[in-house]
Amino acid sequence: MDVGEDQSMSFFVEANGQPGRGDDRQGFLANTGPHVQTPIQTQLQAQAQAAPRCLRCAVRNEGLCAALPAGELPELTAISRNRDVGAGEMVTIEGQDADAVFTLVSGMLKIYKTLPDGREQITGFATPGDVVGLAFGSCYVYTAEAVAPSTVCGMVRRGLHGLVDRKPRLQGRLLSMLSAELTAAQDQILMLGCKNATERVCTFLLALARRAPKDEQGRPVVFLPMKKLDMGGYLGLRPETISRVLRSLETKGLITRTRSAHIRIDDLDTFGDLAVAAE
Amino acid sequence: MDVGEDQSMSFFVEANGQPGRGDDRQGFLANTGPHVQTPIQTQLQAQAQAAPRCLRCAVRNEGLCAALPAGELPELTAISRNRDVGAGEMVTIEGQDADAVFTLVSGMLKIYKTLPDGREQITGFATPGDVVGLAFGSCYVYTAEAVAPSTVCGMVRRGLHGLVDRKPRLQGRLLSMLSAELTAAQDQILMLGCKNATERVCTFLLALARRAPKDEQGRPVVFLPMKKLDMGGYLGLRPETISRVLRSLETKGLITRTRSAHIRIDDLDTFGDLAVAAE
DNA sequence: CGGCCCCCATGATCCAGATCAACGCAACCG
DNA sequence: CGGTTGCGTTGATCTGGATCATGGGGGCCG
Repeated sequence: MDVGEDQSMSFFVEANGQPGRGDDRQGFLANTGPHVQTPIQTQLQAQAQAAPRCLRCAVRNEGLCAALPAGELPELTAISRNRDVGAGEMVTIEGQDADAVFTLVSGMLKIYKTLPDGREQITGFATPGDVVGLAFGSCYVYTAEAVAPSTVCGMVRRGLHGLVDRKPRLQGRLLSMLSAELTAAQDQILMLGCKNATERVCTFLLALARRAPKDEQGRPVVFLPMKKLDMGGYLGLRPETISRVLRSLETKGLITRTRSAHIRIDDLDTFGDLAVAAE
Repeated sequence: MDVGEDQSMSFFVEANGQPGRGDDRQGFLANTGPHVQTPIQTQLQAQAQAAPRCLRCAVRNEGLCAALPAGELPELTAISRNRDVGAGEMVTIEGQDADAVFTLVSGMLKIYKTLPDGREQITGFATPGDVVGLAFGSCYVYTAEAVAPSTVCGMVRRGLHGLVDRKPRLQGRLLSMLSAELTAAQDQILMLGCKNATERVCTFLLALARRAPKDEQGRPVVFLPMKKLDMGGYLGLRPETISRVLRSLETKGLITRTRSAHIRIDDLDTFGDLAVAAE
């Protein structure tokens, strides 16, 4: 007896960096035995009985899932499973068999490619609702690694294939997601090709700000759980430079560091200007 | 002076940049000798009468066209038209209505996006067989401009839509072309994000070399019709830097400048190494 | 609690490539 | 024909961000 989502999942990549706390996972996957029930399991079980997991999902209206009406969600539920990953754990690995497609439910992932000589280029950060692992060949074309404790929802590829065949709307959704990825890639090219350090940092913060929660006065507070090294890996800058740019933005009164790893954008207008042309 | 298929096409964008030297273009088409009607033209004209244009097309086995068997080619012929464009003429313009999709038949186009403040970033060069102007919104997302006298084949969008509906193979082809574009974009990100000037230039030449003709000894001779400024615009470098890097590669005996705008790669192996890690 | 480790911040210095400047050359033109 | 214009090349100089070096602070563990 399980909560309907806990078969062992061969398509999940196990942690190789930080040891991926076995207990996190155990807490979520009920493989400790049919009789042992954690509070979380009980809660999930209740939900599973009350409504399909997908229906209650935090990102139900994003990514692929948004393409299906509520009535068809159970079919998604049937081919997907949730999993928690700790910071440093990998969700997909570049070059390995692409067995599943993942939707990020919570947390943050960094997406990167590696050069033969070991240099790595981060091509993006996934935030909740983003889909990672879409591959049109048989292998993942990038590595996706959690930079904060995260939850992903994995859809077995074969199951997804079948579903896409039955639901033409998913096909269109895939196409538009792919083309959104292309747009994002081209924005990054624009950034790397012709923006300076300040413009890059502002562009990046601004992009995160769009999806970030706002404080009482409507100012976005962006969450930056990744290391400065990763941020630099994305922006084509060194961590020291990121640090200096943020300091300088703070001095100018454009941003405020609130809680650890959180930055509030105080002057969104000026910020938008900086994002495209510095000074 | 055309091969019988050049009705004026409302969806073609007329030149606005450099006045597209009529005689350059003539020189290109007639470059084997100054006759009234060249052998090539006579040949093309005869083809147009003898068989559907698409069947005899130089890029019949590339781009979208490759997805259709010979028997179905007339349907493509019906919705497409060839057109010659001179250097400096635009084929698509960023932000304008995407009325058609183009296949480059000969020549070369630069693909670029413009920042609000006028800076432009070249995101690629199209070589024969490449498709430009695929847009999933209603507008082109980039400008495509000839950097050498070129011939494009334009497919009216509405006609293409209908055709795609009737030929599911085209749908798959579109998807795979889109994903190839994404791959190319990510390669460029890798280049801009973590390669130095020499690596960038070598990576670029190597990519062109793959599709370039080879001399008697199998050495690729790449055609570089674009200005140094454009090459720099793609690689994120200034023209002076391009010039210096090429000079240094020449000094090391890796390349030889043959005819104007042509470079022969003499040591492909060393070159491949340089393309990923310089020195 | 103290020690360790990792990340961040900040100052000092360096350097790859940008920028500035000058010239050569070819195409074009009156 | 000489003048003009635009691109490419080369040299001199500048500079934004990389690199190097140091110190500080927070989390984790014994």
